Amino acid sequence: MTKAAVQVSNHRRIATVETALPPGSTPKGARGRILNAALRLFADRGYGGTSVRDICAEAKAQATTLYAHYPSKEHVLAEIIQLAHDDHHRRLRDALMTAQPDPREQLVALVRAHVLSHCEYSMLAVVATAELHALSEAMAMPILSLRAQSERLLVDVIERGIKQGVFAVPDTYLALRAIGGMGLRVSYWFSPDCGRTPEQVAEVFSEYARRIVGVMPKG
Amino acid sequence: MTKAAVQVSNHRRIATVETALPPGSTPKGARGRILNAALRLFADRGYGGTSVRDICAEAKAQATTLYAHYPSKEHVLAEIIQLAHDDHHRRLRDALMTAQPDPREQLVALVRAHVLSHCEYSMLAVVATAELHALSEAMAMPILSLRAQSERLLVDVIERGIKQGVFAVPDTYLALRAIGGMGLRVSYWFSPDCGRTPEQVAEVFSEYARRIVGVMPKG
DNA sequence: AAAGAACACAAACGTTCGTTATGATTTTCA
DNA sequence: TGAAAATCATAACGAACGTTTGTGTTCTTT
Repeated sequence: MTKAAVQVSNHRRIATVETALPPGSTPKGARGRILNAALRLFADRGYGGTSVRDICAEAKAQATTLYAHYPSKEHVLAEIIQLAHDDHHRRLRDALMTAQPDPREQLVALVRAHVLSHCEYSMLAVVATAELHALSEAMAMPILSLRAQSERLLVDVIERGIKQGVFAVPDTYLALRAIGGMGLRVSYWFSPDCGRTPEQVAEVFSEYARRIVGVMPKG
Repeated sequence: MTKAAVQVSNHRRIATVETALPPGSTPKGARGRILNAALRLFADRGYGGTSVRDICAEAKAQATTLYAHYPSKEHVLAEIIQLAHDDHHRRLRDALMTAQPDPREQLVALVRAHVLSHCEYSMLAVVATAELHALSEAMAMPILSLRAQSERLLVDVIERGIKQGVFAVPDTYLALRAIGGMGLRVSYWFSPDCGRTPEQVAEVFSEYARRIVGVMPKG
């Protein structure tokens, strides 16, 4: 029998409340507290549903302190999303570079890194995907180009797998969307209480990704 | 070779701008115009980023006309999300009832209906999934229970497939999340200009779902 | 001890928010 | 035709919004 599914039925956008910014990426002092507070509130209520006063109250700072570190509320969101995409892209590249040159191994490495990132920093992932539209086009542009690079990594692996005859995919673009999409959604439902560790989710999802591209199950 | 991927690189939350409410579900008169306008704006800017005046301007109605039909802005969102879930759930049930009793056929039918719904009414789907958290817990409750029923439909099919030995899934809950998640994301990237018809996307994604649960490719 | 950065605190700016009130005008339908 | 419902038009309410200014206070580093 499979494991029981523990799913709390609340209407929160995100299941977990634990992790926030990656430790190395947190500025110290009030700026770091503001960044973390904004991340928590943006993840929970969305950018439009969070006021500057809310952020500073959560950060135990004065309402005007935010403007000592950021020119505007939008710049806070921009820094969070940029940071999220930087970290995500770095993990994908690291995974790809330490993997065996076999496309099957590279696919597993990419999906593992993708899923782990969305488990461990789910708030970051939710804000990065769900609140990007709140950014002006000028501020969203560099982030979109980085996102396109990340997608390119997966597309390249799929296309090489097809060329080598180890993958059988009816539509490369739709495989990208399917694999990417099921990983993106992880950040919404995953929590430490869901009965699975991030590693277990990554393991199972990378197996699902192998199946999507037509690689036969290992066992 | 696979088809070229046509992906416009803008920072809009949703790719399409065409379809709005299902024709049968649109009230007539100003109420219907307001509901459609709210749907469009909520999909594009989010609930918190849309004002009542924006909605009524888009609906070519007076700013106060909204309150002749709804007690509050939140009730407009609630009606949209309720309507979205009702329509989605009905399509899932219809698909399940007209499918062969084989779990493999039922899985394909469910995923097809799921994907088609998210292609044809992508605005509705985006608002229903991305803006539910803006609803108070009391108003979100009935919607959450309906959503749980919809998920139950897929879980039951997967479990029956496992019991009959036609599916091989390492984790039922994670299969639900993977299949459901890749379908949910369709509403964000699909557009009539993406080079694929909704039927083609549904066809390919139902094949991917078959593969996830361990059914061998048809060909 | 001096200097400069970081932060707290308070007051206020102009704007927009969701919402209500009142009254005239149009449309719908029996 | 007449009554009832829907819509328009205008004004306004208090509250909250993002943001600015200015003045103190605390901390870090030299």
